[in-house]
Amino acid sequence: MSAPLRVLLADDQALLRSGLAALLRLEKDFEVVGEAATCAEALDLVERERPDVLLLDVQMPAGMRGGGQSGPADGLEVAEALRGSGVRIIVLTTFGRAGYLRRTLAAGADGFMVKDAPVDRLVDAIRRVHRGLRAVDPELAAQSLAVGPNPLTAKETEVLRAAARGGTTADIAARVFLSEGTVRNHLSAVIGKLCVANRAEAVRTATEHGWI
Amino acid sequence: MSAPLRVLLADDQALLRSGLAALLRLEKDFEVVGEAATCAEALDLVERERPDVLLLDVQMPAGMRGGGQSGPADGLEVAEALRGSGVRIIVLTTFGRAGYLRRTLAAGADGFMVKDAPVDRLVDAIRRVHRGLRAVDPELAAQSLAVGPNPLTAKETEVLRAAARGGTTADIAARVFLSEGTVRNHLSAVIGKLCVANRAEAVRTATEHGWI
DNA sequence: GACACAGCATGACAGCTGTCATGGGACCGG
DNA sequence: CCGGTCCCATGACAGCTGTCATGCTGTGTC
Repeated sequence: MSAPLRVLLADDQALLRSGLAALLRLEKDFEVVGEAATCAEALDLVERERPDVLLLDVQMPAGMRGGGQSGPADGLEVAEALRGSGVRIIVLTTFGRAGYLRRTLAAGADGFMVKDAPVDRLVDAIRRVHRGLRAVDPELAAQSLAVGPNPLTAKETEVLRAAARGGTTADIAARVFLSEGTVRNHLSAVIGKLCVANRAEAVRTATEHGWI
Repeated sequence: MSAPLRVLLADDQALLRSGLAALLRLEKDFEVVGEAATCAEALDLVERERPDVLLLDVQMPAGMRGGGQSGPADGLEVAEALRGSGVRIIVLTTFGRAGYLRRTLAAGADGFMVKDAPVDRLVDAIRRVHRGLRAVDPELAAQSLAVGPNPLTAKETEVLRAAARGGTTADIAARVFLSEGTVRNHLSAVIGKLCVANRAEAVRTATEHGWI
């Protein structure tokens, strides 16, 4: 008999977390070694428990660690921080946003699943990832290829992200240390690339694609 | 020995749905009589199974029913459609938006829970609701009172909702059959009431409060 | 009826936003 | 080195947006 496959859950929705734990315990070779509700908690528990596989939600509050230093603010940053630690990571998300997939794989995760996938597929993914394979939701992979990569330049992305926080052009310019004219120009480029009518729609479209 | 408490689950996230089902089956007096992934499916299953309690997600795709007529498009509309049917309803939601609570109770639901509440509290809520009591997440209830009711008039809400779909003022005016000037005026009133700088922020704020 | 009041509709005006033309700097292949 | 290309920065201009003053309608009160 082989050693159990040790799984750690990290998701801020308590209901999903405990539900998933109950489901995974039904698999005889799985052992759920912990549940984390925040990014900081996830890192702590990984350190302490050294799980084989970490199931990680993208949208998750940062939480606080002992040191007081500012830790990761979402699941992708947690994955980034754990790169090279040997822990296999599957990123879970509510939204099948194509851009997330790209960023997730770039962050060093091994799997990517949406929350409306059936449980069997998640269980499969956990086993695959544990064997050193990758596990990507096929539907999402196709969508990701269809949408293509982020068409925005670094500066455009930065300005758009600042614009997403709201406020007038002057506010945005102050945040990114640019002149108002330059901010408007970058936003104009974004609006053109995204084929939308104004900055508000640009923010929405980019968010939907996971580009900001 | 009393009859089991028959529960129906409606949520588009398969993982949460089956996880929750597994958890509720652990309660000996509960029986999970079905799972629905869309609004239409939820109505069908309620008709067929006549559950005691329906757990209903707010964000849920409409789905298609036999008749072809356009059915409810979100959980709140499902609750509305089931008003007076005798089925007790608990609305579940990811976001603790105060406005949702108000609309939920107005739609005739008996309980309101956020998805990051612990399972015990949900189980409690199901039992309470089955006994004919109400079950509202206390934290959210407090927040709801603090935020207050929707300050927008009917027309303002309608225009803002049209504005949320994006596009220029002319587009919005065409959607709500008003002149551009009138649209701008309503939006100006909304912007004033919500203490924000422009229509984009107004849309965001109103959405966060569940007012549109 | 007279009145106050709230919501709705409209157009004029000032200011903010998106577009464009222009120019500077970094990088690459020839 | 040079031309080509890409990204970044800037200011002028036209058009869209938010504000305001004004008037209309329906409702409830006296």
